[in-house]
Amino acid sequence: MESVSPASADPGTVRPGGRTARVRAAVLRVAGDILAEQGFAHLDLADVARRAEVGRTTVYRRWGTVTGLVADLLLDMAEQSLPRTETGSLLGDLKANARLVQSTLADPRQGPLFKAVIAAATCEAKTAEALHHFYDTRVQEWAPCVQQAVDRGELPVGTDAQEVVRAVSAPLYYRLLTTGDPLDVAAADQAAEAAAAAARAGAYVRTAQPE
Amino acid sequence: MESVSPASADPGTVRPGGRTARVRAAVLRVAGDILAEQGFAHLDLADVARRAEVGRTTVYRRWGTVTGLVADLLLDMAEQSLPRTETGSLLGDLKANARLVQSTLADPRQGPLFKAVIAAATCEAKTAEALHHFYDTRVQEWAPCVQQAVDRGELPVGTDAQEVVRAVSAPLYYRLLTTGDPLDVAAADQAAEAAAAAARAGAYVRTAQPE
DNA sequence: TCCATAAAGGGACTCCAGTTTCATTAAGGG
DNA sequence: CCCTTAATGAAACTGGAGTCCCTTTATGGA
Repeated sequence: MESVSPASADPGTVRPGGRTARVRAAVLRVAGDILAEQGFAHLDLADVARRAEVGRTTVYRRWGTVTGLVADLLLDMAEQSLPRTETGSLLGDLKANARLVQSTLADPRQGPLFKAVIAAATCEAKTAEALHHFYDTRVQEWAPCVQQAVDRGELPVGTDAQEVVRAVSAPLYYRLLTTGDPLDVAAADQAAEAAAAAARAGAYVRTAQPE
Repeated sequence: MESVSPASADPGTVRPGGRTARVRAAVLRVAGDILAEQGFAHLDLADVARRAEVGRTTVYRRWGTVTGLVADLLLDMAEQSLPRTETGSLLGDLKANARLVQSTLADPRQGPLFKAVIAAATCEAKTAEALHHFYDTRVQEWAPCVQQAVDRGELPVGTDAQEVVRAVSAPLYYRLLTTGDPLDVAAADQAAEAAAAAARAGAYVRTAQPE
């Protein structure tokens, strides 16, 4: 029996202040830099430790694997989610959302970073869970816009608000990942208009579930 | 001066028959297996060579890097693209397309494989180009369905046929990558209906370009 | 059928990511 | 302010990915 403490939790959780927090911040910043500059395939923990000026041992102990590090980075990103804006109309709100997504994905640092975290999430369940949480947060932030449109009578009763919000982002991410075309404001507006039109036509009305 | 031959092309191009073809087939099959089973992060050339029962040297010489191997795999996948079906109506055609995409992405082997090649494409320009070519091929195969709908008067003149086809796939890929939700037939039908509704509303009419 | 050589393959070598062990530092409760 | 110990960090070690050099195989034209 080595200790009385009951299977002490992950390192960094008992004394999270001071140095521990500084190490985490430095490591996550460097990890984001490497992902944005060189992509997921070029991220390795030894390199992160070097560039962050932190002990290799620390990085391996606290994050263990590349995908584990990205999962923690995603938790950090989810905490910095911006509040939505409101314009008073469905199309205005959806366009505001679309332009926010578009400007993020078109940004020289953020765009490659998002590509990289999506790539990492395809490689491990825990990282995928962190990515899902990140997008759940974003979708739930914007869903009330759509619900308000339903309440105003702009959209059919029973419209799935979250699905409409996802419908705005989907074509922008699809373009980011599968084509080389630039993501411009026109693409954002088109995505918002298409989602609004489809929602008005009732395409996102929840289908009745058998109990 | 070592040889008269002018900077002989990539290995495998002068004698592509027989053994060379068998090696390529074995390597690509194993690469697909590993990507589907373990994801992009676990693909390494030495392991591929072992499982394909092929010399390590050969794999490194012909493909060089993991992303290079995936790029070749994508070329191979693009050659096996299926012809579209035609049902006579826009919604029928789009649903047929959506269900084909959905069943592919929901397949226990194909789904993870597509995730993995998308991940690989985020890591290198050449691989990204191969992925873009793959999706260009698919989109061009299905675009005529939409053009026929324009010709029949179902959709506004000037509708961007390729953009409509992409609008069908986009929500399915977005769900595959950013949520844990299952990709069922209902999701496919919803994607097709939403794209059709948005197209009817004129959301995909090409905007006039200043000359 | 035979031959020139394109392409595959075997084996030794290097280098570095990832692990382990133990010493050092500083967080945070008293 | 001090002391316990959580957490970091330095150094030695290991295994295997990736490279190099040279031999063997078999393609495809003559």
